[in-house]
Amino acid sequence: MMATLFVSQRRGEIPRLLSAFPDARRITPSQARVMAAHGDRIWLMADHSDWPGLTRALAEHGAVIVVMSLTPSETEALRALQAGARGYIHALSPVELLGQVALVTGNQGIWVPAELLGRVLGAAFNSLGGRESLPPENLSALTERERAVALAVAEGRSNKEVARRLDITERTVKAHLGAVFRKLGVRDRMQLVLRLAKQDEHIV
Amino acid sequence: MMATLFVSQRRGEIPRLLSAFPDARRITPSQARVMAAHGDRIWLMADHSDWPGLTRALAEHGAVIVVMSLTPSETEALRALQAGARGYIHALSPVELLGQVALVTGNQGIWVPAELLGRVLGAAFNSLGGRESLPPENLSALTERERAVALAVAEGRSNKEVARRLDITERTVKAHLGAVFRKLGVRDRMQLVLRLAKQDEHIV
DNA sequence: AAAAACATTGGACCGATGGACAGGGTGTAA
DNA sequence: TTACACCCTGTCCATCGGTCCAATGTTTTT
Repeated sequence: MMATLFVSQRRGEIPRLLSAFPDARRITPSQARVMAAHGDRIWLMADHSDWPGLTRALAEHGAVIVVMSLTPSETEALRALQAGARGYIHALSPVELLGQVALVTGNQGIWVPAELLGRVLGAAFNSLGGRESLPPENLSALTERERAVALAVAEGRSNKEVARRLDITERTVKAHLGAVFRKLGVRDRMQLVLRLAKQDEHIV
Repeated sequence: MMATLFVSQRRGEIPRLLSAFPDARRITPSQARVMAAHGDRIWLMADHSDWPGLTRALAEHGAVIVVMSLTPSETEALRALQAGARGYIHALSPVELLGQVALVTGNQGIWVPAELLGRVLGAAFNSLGGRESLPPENLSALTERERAVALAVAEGRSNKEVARRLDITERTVKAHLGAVFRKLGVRDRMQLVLRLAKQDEHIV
């Protein structure tokens, strides 16, 4: 598992990917829809009409997706990221850059070309008007893992999602979560969220 | 060179950083301004007024900056990134996550908590002319019963409890709740709670 | 060295949850 | 009257959540 796949309709550009990732395979968009697996590293060419839809579908399966375009733009970058892609780069980027992008995106990071990033952030900034959120708190009684699980759950993540994020089984998430409930004296995740949200207001 | 520095006014939370980066040192914001070096990995607590200015100054010196906050928000995240930070995280994040963030940001990657990323991208997308996306709803779109159910659920009540309170069957609660999910564009009660908790001016 | 705490996973159980599919009853607007 | 929105209920079913029964290996404390 954790295959490296290159999704493209046309046949070109494989040698570049292969030199960076020797065990990569090329597949078509339609093939990708059925063989997407959790943890796969997918390099998806934005060369067909429904690449955002495909990106979204694959992202929901837990694949790490980098969209490649021959004509990068900030709107296309946003479309890619919003569809769940973790990276967006020029299709003809040098091999060493591809490796760096793989490293970044493979570790929950976002990769966007620096020149696009500025514009994207500027656009985002103009259309946001401020609000608070998340919990600090009495998490000091918890262990490292328990705290990690508690914070993720407090963000609304499901057990499955938390398991993916921490790279452990769902069973282990349940174990930690049970300990969290016991230590904080709450019954379920719902009460946990409310507890953390409440304590949030007093501290700031 | 390439020192790992922890910038904070207060003295706390160093052990966490140290366990992730044994050779890290803690310095004050004023100290940071003079000893910033190109390539330094700086973890900057957003616990003093001018952290954006400091971030900007250090970024211009070529430092890799991750802003840490006890109360993360999308606006603060944007402020951090616009100031030149490459990462923005919860200050109480688990050690392994810190390592991941260091890896990502040290390789030209961007690191933002996934839940903030979604909102940031949504905002950016709208302001760039991309049509449609996330519902900015409040509870006014709901019917009387739907709103009653939504508010009860937002207090942490189970479907059974809500049913008792409103004197209807649990099945009906589910029906209303399903309508609430659909209208507000959330997938489950957990997301509903978080949504209402963030903008609870409408509640009462 | 022994004891305790921690992280991880397995299996099993069962209630809670949410969607799909299908209705009835009421009122009001076209 | 017809249409429509709202409110209420039912069954079925797949999944999620939380707890109970474990077990193994590591780290820390005593």
